[in-house]
Amino acid sequence: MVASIEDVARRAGVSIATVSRALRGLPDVAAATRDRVMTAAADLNYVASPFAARLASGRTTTVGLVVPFVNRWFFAEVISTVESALRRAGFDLLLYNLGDEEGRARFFDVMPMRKRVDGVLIASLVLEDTEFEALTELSRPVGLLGLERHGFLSARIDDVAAARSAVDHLVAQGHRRIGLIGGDTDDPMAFTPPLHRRDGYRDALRAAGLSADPELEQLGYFTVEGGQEAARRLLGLADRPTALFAESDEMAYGALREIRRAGLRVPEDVAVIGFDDQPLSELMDLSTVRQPVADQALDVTTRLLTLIADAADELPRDPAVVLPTELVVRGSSVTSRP
Amino acid sequence: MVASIEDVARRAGVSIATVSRALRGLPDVAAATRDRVMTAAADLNYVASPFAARLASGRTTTVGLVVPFVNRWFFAEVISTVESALRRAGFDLLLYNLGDEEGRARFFDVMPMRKRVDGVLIASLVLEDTEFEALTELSRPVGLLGLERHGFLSARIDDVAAARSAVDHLVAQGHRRIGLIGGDTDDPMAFTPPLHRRDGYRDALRAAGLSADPELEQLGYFTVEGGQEAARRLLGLADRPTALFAESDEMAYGALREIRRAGLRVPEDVAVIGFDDQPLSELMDLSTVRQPVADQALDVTTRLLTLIADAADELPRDPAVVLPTELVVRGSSVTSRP
DNA sequence: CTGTTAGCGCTTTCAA
DNA sequence: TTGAAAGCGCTAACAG
Repeated sequence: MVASIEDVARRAGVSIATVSRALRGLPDVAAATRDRVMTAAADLNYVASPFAARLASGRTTTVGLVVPFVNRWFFAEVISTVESALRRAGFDLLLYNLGDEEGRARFFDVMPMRKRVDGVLIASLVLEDTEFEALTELSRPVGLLGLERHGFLSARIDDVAAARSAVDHLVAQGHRRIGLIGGDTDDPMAFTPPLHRRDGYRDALRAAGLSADPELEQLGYFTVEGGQEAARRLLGLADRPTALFAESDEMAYGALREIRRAGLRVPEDVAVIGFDDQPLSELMDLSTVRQPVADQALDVTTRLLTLIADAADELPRDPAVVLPTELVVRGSSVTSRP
Repeated sequence: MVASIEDVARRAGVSIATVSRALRGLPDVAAATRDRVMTAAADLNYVASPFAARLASGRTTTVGLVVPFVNRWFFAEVISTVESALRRAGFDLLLYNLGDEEGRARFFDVMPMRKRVDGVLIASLVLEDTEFEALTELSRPVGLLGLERHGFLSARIDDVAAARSAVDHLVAQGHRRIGLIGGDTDDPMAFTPPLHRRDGYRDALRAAGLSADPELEQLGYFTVEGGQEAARRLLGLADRPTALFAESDEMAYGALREIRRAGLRVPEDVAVIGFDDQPLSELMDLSTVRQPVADQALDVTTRLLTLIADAADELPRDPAVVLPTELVVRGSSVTSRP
């Protein structure tokens, strides 16, 4: 019923080897022959069986994308970008969502990507050494998104510097007591931002001659609700902070909500700055640090595909790319905009 | 380097056929033999090549999931749920994101799923007849999510009734002038909700003896920003509505924002109700209609897998499942809660 | 219960 | 520039 390469060969009056060559655009096929093959294939509505091709060639034309969540803005953006880049290159996307701690353990234990991908993309996961090893054992190029490691392709932002720029900005507005709403750095599902953004926060305080205060660092778990609860705790402190830095816009939304609920004004009573610059943030007039998510995803995907295409077993000279972030100052952190 | 079925056979002292049977859990394998095979496979860290298996068996153990967007709550939830259900069943997920009109056209033209999936899941797309045909030509079971069509497996909610329940609720609160913030029913990337939810809105008005007013129906494009702009237009009407029904929570968020911006109170001056019950909505104290997204996704995925497993070429007797929705009344639509 | 063998539908030498 | 033929690593009869 569905045409196979033999049907095409018969119809075009050539061998199956020639059909294969012609359809894949290989050189050394006479133009006239190629035309006949193309026509025959079109007539029969033929597409090659990917599995037969993969078995014969050893190439899978498939990339595995591993994410810890799909339901967060950053990761949804990554999935969307990677999917379209792969599709454009004729690659399939195999999506692996870790979900929870158990799912993560199972994933690295079973390694369901074995024998089915030409390359792997890992989005913003803090990986342990054993997990890096498991990845390495795949003997396939691996691209890291949002983190960096020697010996791997990667695209990321400088989370430390970006966070620091946010807090520097608050300091420049005269704030001396600045709260942090962050992620759990001990979370087994840990992804990379919480560690680095907290470091950037602490760096900025130190540089401003401000002492760190554990009370000022509250967990918001990267959710709106968590951000709101963290803000509630911060606003309840005896010596209330006058500014809050949230490690994600979503947590900042929760903070904005809580501040309003408490009858306080933004930014007069409490200034707020987030991280990401999701589309919603402009609407919320939220100051934030913009990170180029699609750019990072596209960058590492493109380089991974190049590596795969070249069948290179060596990394390029500059495997680690760091993309710039941008401080976006809006009404939540300054009264009169510059 | 990586073990093949022959290596396992040799190590276990059996034929490759026996290895194949033992590892797949087929009957008629002696327990002792099975054990030896399992041990040998484990020792060699063997996994079968999926491509060889697929080529030989004709089964792909892969399901294609087609979504119009990944970056919206509903679809992210769907992807996440489907992915884990498939993984659990040992299936791979091939994700297809249509993205835009061009991507959609290309998709149905090229049909990149051909020869690579055992079944297809379509999420909330309004499909044209030609597109249904293209799907049918795959000769694979198709599950619809969020819509229904004769001859297809489906899981959905009753969007008309659900929307109507929301508007009925507003009517019951005494509202007589109720605005609609909806999606574009003429959008070529149309997904199903806009049509049905608008119908439910109109039904409710009619049932209440209220006349439809085109001015009261504004497009919010299913985004927060679009919702805000639609609300701005509605609040600017000479005869301002006292209540708004948004076809999604996200548009409702935009409306809430605009109402506040206009210095009006919710719900005293303008009541608001959304649709979906995203997690954020509870935090926003937004009344809404809860729809069970994960349940719908799980339901249709499970039934699709059954259909695939049974190699059934007939649909079950009740292919179309409709899941219940629930009116969730919060502070945005009533002053004192019941 | 187990082994033998013929494919599955391609890609890739190797010859011509 | 083209064709013949040998696999790729499995599954699925079929025999025993």
